[in-house]
Amino acid sequence: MPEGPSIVIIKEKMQQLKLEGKKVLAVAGNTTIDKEKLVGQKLVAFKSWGKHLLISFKDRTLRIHFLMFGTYLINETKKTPLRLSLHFKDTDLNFYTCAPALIEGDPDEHYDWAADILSPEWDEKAALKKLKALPDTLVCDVLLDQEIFSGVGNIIKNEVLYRIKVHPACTIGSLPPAKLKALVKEASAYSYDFLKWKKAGTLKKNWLVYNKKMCGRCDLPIHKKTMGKTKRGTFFCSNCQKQY
DNA sequence: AAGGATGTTGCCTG
DNA sequence: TCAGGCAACATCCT
Repeated sequence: MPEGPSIVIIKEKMQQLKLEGKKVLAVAGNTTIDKEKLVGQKLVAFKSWGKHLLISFKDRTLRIHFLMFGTYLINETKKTPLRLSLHFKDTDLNFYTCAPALIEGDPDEHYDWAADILSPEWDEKAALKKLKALPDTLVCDVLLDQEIFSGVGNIIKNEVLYRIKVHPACTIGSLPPAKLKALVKEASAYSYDFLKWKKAGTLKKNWLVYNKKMCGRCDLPIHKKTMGKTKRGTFFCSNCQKQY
């Protein structure tokens, strides 16, 4: 489920249900949030911010984070324990193994839309500015920082670094300005490709480095290492990706 | 077929 | 006191 583009796909699917203006008639599930607060509320809109699916109501917003294994079903159920369901007149939204949260008030006060790599408000300059404040941070860690690159996950991280030919262990401060710019640009550009390929069912086919054994550019082996503070699996070609 | 993974939180330990 | 380690969540892929 997890990276930003997958959440956009869920959002778009739910937007097609025409639930805007409809009231929540009942809720269920083992979530610890005060779900009763949603009963009687009129749905205003489905939104997303990075890996967060947002279902907004007049006075509050329901945030769903799918983590690694979260799933959802529309008008269907399955055996695993129901985390949260929203029952509308003709529609049930059922969420499993996810982390729901209630955000009181206006979501604009909680979310920096300029940080979302798939938002029309994504702001490259703002991202650059945030990056420059972290000269000692590894580029493989910074890409996973949701305050800077909201929606980027481990696949996007690896593919972006391969695309811009930067070794994952470089620090931000060591990168030439052109590479910093490319980093910011590709974080969003690759995410749109990810979205397009995921919709077409061709995502895996288009991976160049993630889970790959050989580099398609130079025919040398792709290395896999756990790297950075984030300790995530990192794939790279030590020949094609430069260490600055 | 066992083990790791597209993620994050929160508890435990030193 | 706080940072790091690590389990938990449940499913799918290799």
